[in-house]
Amino acid sequence: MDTVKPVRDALDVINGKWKLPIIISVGVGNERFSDIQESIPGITPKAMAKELKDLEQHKLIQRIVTNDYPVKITYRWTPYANTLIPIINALKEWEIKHRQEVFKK
Amino acid sequence: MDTVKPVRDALDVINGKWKLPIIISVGVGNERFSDIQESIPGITPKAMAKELKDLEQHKLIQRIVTNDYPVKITYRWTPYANTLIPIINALKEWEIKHRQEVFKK
DNA sequence: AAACACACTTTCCTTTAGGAAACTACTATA
DNA sequence: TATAGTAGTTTCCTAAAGGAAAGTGTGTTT
Repeated sequence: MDTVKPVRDALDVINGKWKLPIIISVGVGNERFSDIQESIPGITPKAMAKELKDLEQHKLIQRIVTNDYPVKITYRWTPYANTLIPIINALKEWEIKHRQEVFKK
Repeated sequence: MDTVKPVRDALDVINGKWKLPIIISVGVGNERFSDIQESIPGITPKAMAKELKDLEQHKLIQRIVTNDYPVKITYRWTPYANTLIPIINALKEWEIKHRQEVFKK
């Protein structure tokens, strides 16, 4: 079985410093632009806006405009984003092990 | 529990177009520079050399010099690289699902 | 009217990634 | 001696990523 190709293709969608952090942040309940931004240390509004558009195109998050006064904009997970959970968990658990590995030395 | 931070840290090590493809290629038995390169369509020797050094520093692969004539250089997985298997599988399976998702439309 | 909140956008700039092509150092083989 | 293979390196270039800082448009509050 070829593993290289599907993994490379998956990376095309997921790769980047901010995509998964944003998905996670939205996943844990942050809905508004400023809340998401505050939950991710170091991200700039420019990066936020760009990545949010990207993720919307990939159908991983949804941008919802509510026409109240004032207009509310919220970001939500799509059901499709749920499929990323195994990847997120794998990365998270790996990093925790990785940190232990570094402390050993 | 904070998920954003460990995932971002994990991405620092794993992120990039070529790192996981190289790890996978070495994992399935490619040992020599030219074999690894041939197994990954599109990679240039320059990218190879850079990423191999990077991965070596992160202790995910090992560069072994055998002083025969001619000198042989082989790349191997470290035991530590085994810890990446869940991530690789998660990405691989996700991409297969993702492809089905795209075909639906 | 002034100030603030929100969700961005714009400008300017530096860094990093990435690729094409040629080249190098060494050894082996014909 | 000429050619080929291995494992890279070097040069030159373009494109994409990323950040800092300021600005925009809308509406709300005081």
